Amino acid sequence: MSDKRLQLVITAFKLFYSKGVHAVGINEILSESGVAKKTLYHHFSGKEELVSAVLEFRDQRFHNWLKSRLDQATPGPDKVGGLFDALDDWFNDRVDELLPFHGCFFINVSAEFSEPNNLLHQLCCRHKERVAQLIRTQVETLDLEPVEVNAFTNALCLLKEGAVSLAHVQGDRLAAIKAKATALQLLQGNKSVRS
Amino acid sequence: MSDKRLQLVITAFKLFYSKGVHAVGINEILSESGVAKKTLYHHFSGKEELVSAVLEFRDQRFHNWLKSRLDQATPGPDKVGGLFDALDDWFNDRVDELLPFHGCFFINVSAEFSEPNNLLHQLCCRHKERVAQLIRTQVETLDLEPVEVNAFTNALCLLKEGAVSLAHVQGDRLAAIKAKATALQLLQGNKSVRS
DNA sequence: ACAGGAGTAGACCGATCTGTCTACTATGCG
DNA sequence: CGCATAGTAGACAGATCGGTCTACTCCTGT
Repeated sequence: MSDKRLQLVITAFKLFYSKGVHAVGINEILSESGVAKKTLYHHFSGKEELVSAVLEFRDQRFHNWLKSRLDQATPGPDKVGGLFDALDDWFNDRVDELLPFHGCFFINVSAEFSEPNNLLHQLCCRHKERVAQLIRTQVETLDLEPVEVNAFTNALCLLKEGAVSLAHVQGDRLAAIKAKATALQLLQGNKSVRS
Repeated sequence: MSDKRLQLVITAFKLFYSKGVHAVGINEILSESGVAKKTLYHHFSGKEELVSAVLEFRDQRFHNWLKSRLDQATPGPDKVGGLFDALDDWFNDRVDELLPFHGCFFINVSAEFSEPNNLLHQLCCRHKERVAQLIRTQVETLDLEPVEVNAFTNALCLLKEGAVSLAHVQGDRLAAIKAKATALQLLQGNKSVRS
């Protein structure tokens, strides 16, 4: 990846994430990044392709961050707690590499490009699927019954997305903690059923 | 409320909801609604005030719909099931008055006006609080212990928002059903602890 | 009768948008 | 050397944006 290209993507993400895609013009990205307009259109065919590159950039950054956080947790229920502890750090701006919290970038972009067959919307969908897969692999270390693996993964994804929404729309800085409590309660219930 | 004013609000909502606020211009709303520009600026000081009125409109419509659906359910666990059955109908376009599903309008607007001190963002926040209060009153009919009322209300709100996100971003038409199963499982766990 | 409020149609304004283009520079490679 | 590549600065084009304004019509209440 070219130096200028990366610079554009990073600057564009920062602006898109805090103001929204439609609210940020090409010229603002250019002046903020100090890159010439011709260079932008050399690397990208247009704004949509830039947004697409920004989505891929954030997808990688976020995925890598979450994966490393989950890898740190010891296998077992701590994986579940670790997921929501990570979210808690994110919501409360304790993760520099994710930038100050403004909700989930992919939910935000989906809101602006709402049609399901829109390319950008589909990229957002794929990100969510990748993260869900990451969570699924954690749940699989929990020695639940196969049917419960599916159900509990679904529950964790629901609670995670719910927490993101609460934290962003309502500014509920405790959203991740609440979700954690609920998730652990569910896990407890799952175990007691089995024993 | 004047006839033309209502017409503007309804048309604006339809367009904002399916395309996003920034993506829809004043002129599109005017030509779609067949109202003159001067009339719009007679009723509203500007676009922001129109958006604000649209938010209030949707808040009332949504709140009334959900309340009537919850009132229909028989008191007890059926209230919880009824909540997610209502969401399921919404997600799958079986509720005409809510228009075809494009996620939660308030989450979408929050994404476009991301700063917490933005007026429109705050209106979205208030809507969520109103709905949360509605859910809380249902939970209070469940004869749980006081501490559990809070926790279970939080859990239901998290699952509800999570289901909305899954349904919109990932197009998961079963999101409400999954959330319902999780909620009932939680409720079951709560009861078994108490008995 | 008539004043004023609500409405229409649409020209117009300045700003801003995405995207193109010209002219020029620096660098690295065969 | 010669030439393509990546870059800068910025004028420019055409469209669209939110918002103002003029000129006119219709209706209603005093």
